[in-house]
Amino acid sequence: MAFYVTTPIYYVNAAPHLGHAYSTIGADILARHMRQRGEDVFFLTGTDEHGEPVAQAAEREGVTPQELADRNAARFQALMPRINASNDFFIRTSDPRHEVRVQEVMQRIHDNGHTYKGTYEGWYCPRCADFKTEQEIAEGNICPIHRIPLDREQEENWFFRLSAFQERLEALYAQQADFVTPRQRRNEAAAFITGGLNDVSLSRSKRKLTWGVEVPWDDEHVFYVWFDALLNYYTALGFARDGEDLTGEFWPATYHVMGKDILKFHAVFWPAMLMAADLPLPEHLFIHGYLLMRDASGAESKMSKSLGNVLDPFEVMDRFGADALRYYCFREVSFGQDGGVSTTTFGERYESELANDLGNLASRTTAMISRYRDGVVPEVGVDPELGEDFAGLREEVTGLLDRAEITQALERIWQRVRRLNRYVEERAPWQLAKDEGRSGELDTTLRSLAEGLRVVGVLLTPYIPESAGKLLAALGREDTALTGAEYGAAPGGARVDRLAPLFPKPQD
RNA sequence: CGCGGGGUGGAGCAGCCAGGUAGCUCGUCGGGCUCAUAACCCGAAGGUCGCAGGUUCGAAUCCUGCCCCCGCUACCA
Repeated sequence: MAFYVTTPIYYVNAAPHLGHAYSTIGADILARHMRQRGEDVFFLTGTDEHGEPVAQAAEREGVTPQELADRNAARFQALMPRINASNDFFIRTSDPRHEVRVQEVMQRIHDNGHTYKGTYEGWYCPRCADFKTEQEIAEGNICPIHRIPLDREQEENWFFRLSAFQERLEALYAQQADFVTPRQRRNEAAAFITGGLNDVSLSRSKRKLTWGVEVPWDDEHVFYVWFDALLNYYTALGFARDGEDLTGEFWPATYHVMGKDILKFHAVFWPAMLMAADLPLPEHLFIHGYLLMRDASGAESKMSKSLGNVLDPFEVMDRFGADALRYYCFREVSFGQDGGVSTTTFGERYESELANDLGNLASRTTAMISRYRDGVVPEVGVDPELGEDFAGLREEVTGLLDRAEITQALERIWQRVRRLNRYVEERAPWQLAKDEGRSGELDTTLRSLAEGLRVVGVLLTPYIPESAGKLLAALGREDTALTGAEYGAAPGGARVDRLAPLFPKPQD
């Protein structure tokens, strides 16, 4: 089956930060998991490069918008290998191939009669050369940046008949309960639609903005950046692989993953646009929350570097590796909800869970197999008692990840990590090793430990690919196919290597 | 104003949709073990589940009202 997952495309006007990494890693975990299941996966990420802010920033710096976009897009491209994202393509909306396809789709929307020329009216700041939204306007109708009075201005724009899709959108939400998850976000979107939809402007006059995709039926206008941006999910499939069009294979998308700040555009505008263009709708949108920084008192706030407790993803990765960041983000905060993150809780989870629970389990297991059985997993049957606690695990994880419940699935896996540590205590292999007569019990114990650890390693592969790979290699079973995530699925007899600490503790 | 989400032992959360001895992780205290990255395991203390009513044999779970927190209420991406 085809599985197509996307991240939002990141706006090149800002530097990559934790939020970008978070969305991307979330989508990456789903992509890697589906590959393990043998699905045909396509994972897309990229950058959104058009629009006013980029044009202005470029002007300030005395470069062309394209130059600025090139420079900043490179930073996002560099982020991907850094966090171990396995994206199949990186789209940039300034790519001419994207622009051509945007024009094709938008032309179809135009031809289908869903556009019209209208007048956009709003508060305009002459210094910003931009309209201000209701929320942006400071008290007394002044520009929040320049502190000067705003002008009421009008502009001729092309409009999209969003209002015409109200009923079809309502039907979509009524019929497809899992179009948007989690439920709160679905309700939010549905309520917005029920509240009545206004048409939206889809173009900007070139007199004010030229950095965009030209409207094919009116060369005085470029598309409002959101219309251009949303279409990336569709257009990318047309040129991601040279000489091949993947649209038929992968459209519609299975999952669009994004933060709650862009819910409305994806949950309302986007399906309406696709309807207007007679294109199939994505199956699911998964909306995640914010990672909030906590100060020393535990109060949550948005990033504030002066508090000195900001979790810098790059610093974390430099010191602890990408896996540690990947694990922490999805362990600490339930995917789909807001939650606090801090260097303090990162350190606690790294040490107690990654180093002590999992890393140490791997160390003691491989060490005992080396010491007591010369590094070979005994070729005996696995302990059925431990099997009971692993029964149904793979199905459980699979079911949860089908719904993008990444944190919950991780919790299920971690329960077994703990179970394995308990198992070691229960069997006390070091005692068994002292008694020749209990050699069979020791065989079963070591074999079962290795097998349980292997299953955990396979299941953790999407989360911590590097460490899970090292673990499985040390266990002599590198196959990561999900069919193998079944306790007892692999035979004994594997050659086991001693393992350097998977998650070494910092010495300082 | 309207809509939506939330208020559970010191901290962070699960349970609530399909009512029936309040669960997990961290922290604290006590104990065990020595294979292991001074890691691991066991036990204990600690909550009348925001407040007040109601339904029920029985409510954290359903209903009503109230209090507090957060999000959304449209064209910055």
